[in-house]
Amino acid sequence: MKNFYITTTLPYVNADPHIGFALEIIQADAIARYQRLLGREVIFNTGTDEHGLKIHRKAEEQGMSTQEYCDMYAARFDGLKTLLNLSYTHFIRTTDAHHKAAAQEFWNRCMESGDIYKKNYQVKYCVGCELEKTDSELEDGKCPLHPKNEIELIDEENYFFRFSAYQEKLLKLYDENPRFVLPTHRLEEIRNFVKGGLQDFSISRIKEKMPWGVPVPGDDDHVMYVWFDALVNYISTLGWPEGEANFQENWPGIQVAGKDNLRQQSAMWQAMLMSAGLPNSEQIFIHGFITSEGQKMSKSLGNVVSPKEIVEEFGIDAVRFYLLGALPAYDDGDFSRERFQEYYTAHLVNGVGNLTSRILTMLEKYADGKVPKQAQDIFGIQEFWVNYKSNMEKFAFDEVVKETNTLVGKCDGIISEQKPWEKVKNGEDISDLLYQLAECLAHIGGALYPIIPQSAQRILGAFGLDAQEMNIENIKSGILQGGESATKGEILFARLD
RNA sequence: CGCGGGAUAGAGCAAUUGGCAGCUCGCCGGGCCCAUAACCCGGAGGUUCUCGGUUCAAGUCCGAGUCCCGCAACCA
Repeated sequence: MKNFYITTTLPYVNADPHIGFALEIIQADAIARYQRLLGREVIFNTGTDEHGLKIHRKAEEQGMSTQEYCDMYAARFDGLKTLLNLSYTHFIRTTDAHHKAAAQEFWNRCMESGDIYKKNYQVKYCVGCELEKTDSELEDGKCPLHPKNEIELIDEENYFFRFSAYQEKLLKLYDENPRFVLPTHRLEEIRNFVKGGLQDFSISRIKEKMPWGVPVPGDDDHVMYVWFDALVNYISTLGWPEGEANFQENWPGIQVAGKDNLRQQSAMWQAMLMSAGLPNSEQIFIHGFITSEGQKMSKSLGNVVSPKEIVEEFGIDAVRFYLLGALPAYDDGDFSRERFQEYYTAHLVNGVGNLTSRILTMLEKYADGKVPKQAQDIFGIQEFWVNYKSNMEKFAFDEVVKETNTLVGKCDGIISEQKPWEKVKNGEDISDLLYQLAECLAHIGGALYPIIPQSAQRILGAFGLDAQEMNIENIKSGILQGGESATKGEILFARLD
């Protein structure tokens, strides 16, 4: 069986990790962990995109060599692994020697296909900024920072990629794979874009003006434009082109990206793959953006949410739980402190956390800290997993969390209804109920593992179970055998002040 | 008529093929004492953006309009 391969986009190292990227990589992590629970071997890739003019300039500003600058940022991004408790297996940097060689090989293949050619290209240049400008950076055809200066048009020769040749092929790809891009409205969006006609895009820059890039094979005067080299990371990280066997075992994979990346991932990169004679990606999942207190995040508004700060304040799992559960998986969502605290208290403290205490305490008090003998499931556990899996396959993390919360509520409801404490006083046997509750809690622990790994492991650990050894492929009631000792540990989720 | 998304309770969101407008949080009242002042039950709160149409029946379908948010290409 082919390995499961998932990758994030590579963040550009011109700023510290953004909460939006934290969302993306946590989503990918949840999927990766879920697939491991299914028993699959998982390749999970992330890394850093390190070429381009902006980075070169930024390094200059800070008085560092470009490589030093990149090293510093790459380390900072790799630090997310610990900060967010991520399980990625590959971390690629586009300045890695192997990646650069792969990008050059990719270029050669596209060249052989006849899809790369040289063309005159007019760069719009603002003398005030001494920078190239794109149309969307201009207001009324002028640089907003230097409106008095006319924009100069500078002719230069660039290499172009024959994107226009791939319109029909891309449309066919979308038609044949109705779930190629999720959510489906994003597929519609890209389909419309492609239908509207494609223009070839520039894939190189003059080295003299922009030295920080992968050299174009056979032309010392040019370096690759960052996009072209960065996209190749999805396969260079797998060892392409050398490790053909390894590559075949892993490619194609699932790519997680933000909505700003829809075109690059689901059209440009796909056309590039076709040109190089390689299989297309398996699926692209597009997530939305996070607003801050209802507004677009921006440095000037001072409302940028730092993943580091909120993790330090609330803990990893609280942050993961909010990002995956409280934000709509397919659309933009809002981060607000108030809502964050509300959500945390309602579902983690009062929900899962409190239920765990209730059940474990009852096992201690009424069953000598031992799971009673097996009894028939009363919580619809099998059906729960069916929904769980179907939601995970659709990246509907919010639904996954909602279903899990509902199961927690069911347990609370049954406890209130059955009043085990009363039955004990009356000398009735409650061991069946205690087993059912313990069993259900163990399933809740398994279900939450991809979402909040640490806390979920603590739930499972109370019964001596280990998430690493769990397999949910054919899971049904009965993962507790009866007789396990159940130990109530520390409180799972501390109440906020 | 550039493309796409959206407008439903105070907030955030749901409503298979048209079929009693629901969920979470918050608010009010009651219950319980296993639990992290947690949990359970009940209640208040809606002209589903507007106008018109189709239908026994419209949040859902059709037409017109208003308002919000992205994107509009080589910006990583």
